[in-house]
Amino acid sequence: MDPPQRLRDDDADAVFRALADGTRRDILRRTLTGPQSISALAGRYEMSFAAVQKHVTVLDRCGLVEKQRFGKEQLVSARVERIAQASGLLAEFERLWRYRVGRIDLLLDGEPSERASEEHPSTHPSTDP
Amino acid sequence: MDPPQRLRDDDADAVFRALADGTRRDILRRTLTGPQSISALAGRYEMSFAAVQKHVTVLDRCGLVEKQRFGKEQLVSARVERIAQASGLLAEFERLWRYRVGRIDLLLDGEPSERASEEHPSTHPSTDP
DNA sequence: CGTTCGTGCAACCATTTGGTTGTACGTTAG
DNA sequence: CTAACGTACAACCAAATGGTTGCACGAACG
Repeated sequence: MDPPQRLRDDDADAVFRALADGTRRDILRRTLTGPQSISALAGRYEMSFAAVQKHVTVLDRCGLVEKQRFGKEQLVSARVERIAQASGLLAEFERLWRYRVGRIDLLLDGEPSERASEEHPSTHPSTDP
Repeated sequence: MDPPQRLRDDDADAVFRALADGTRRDILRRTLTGPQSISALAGRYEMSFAAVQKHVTVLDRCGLVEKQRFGKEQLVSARVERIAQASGLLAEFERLWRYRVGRIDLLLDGEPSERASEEHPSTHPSTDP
């Protein structure tokens, strides 16, 4: 439906780095099922409030969550489209790999192992200096 | 087809951290379309050979690529199933979100916006200390 | 044989990360 | 008004990251 738009390279750095921490992934899980105040989140973990706050900031700055003031509380909720973008980047990788398999099948002739050619990947590696 | 097995939490840390670098993602793209020797890879980037070697080591230690000796060369190739595992983790996140939407629809009664309930996510957040 | 190539690894360095404590400020409850 | 709560932010610290240079070693080529 909505074309999820591709992640720019710097954004990909930030998003994957944000995902590379267990606490942050956990925060993301919680805020995916409903908005959570920062202090409610902080109560869940052993570490200090400030530490959790920092994790939320990291998630916020790369767009994986958004904060919304509600009186004195700040509600954190996950932005699923950002997750979808990261997911999409990995899907491109997988497509690239399937393309390779397709070429191998072609090279070995015979019959393709499983209709693996599908289509040329529209996204070139192309990061060629 | 092949049940891709879920990423353990430490592995997820390592895999996402490895993905959080543009050079490493680029190496991954290149090795997805075919094995590359380390020095061939190193020739592609501005940085020193040792730096590229380190990036390959990072990718290797988290399982995103594998190295295979071939005479004096070491061929690096991507392991797509590892990418699929990371992809799968993100897919779980998205499922979690759809489940939330389902509950909201339920709460607001009316008719579900788009058959959004699908199924209860079998993977609990459950990381409750 | 010696030389070159591809690799592995250690030492070093600047910057970032993930945590701490402490302080300050606006909002809500008594 | 005062007290308590939720948040923001700065200063500080240990450890990890991402890069460098330099050296050692085995394989292949002349």
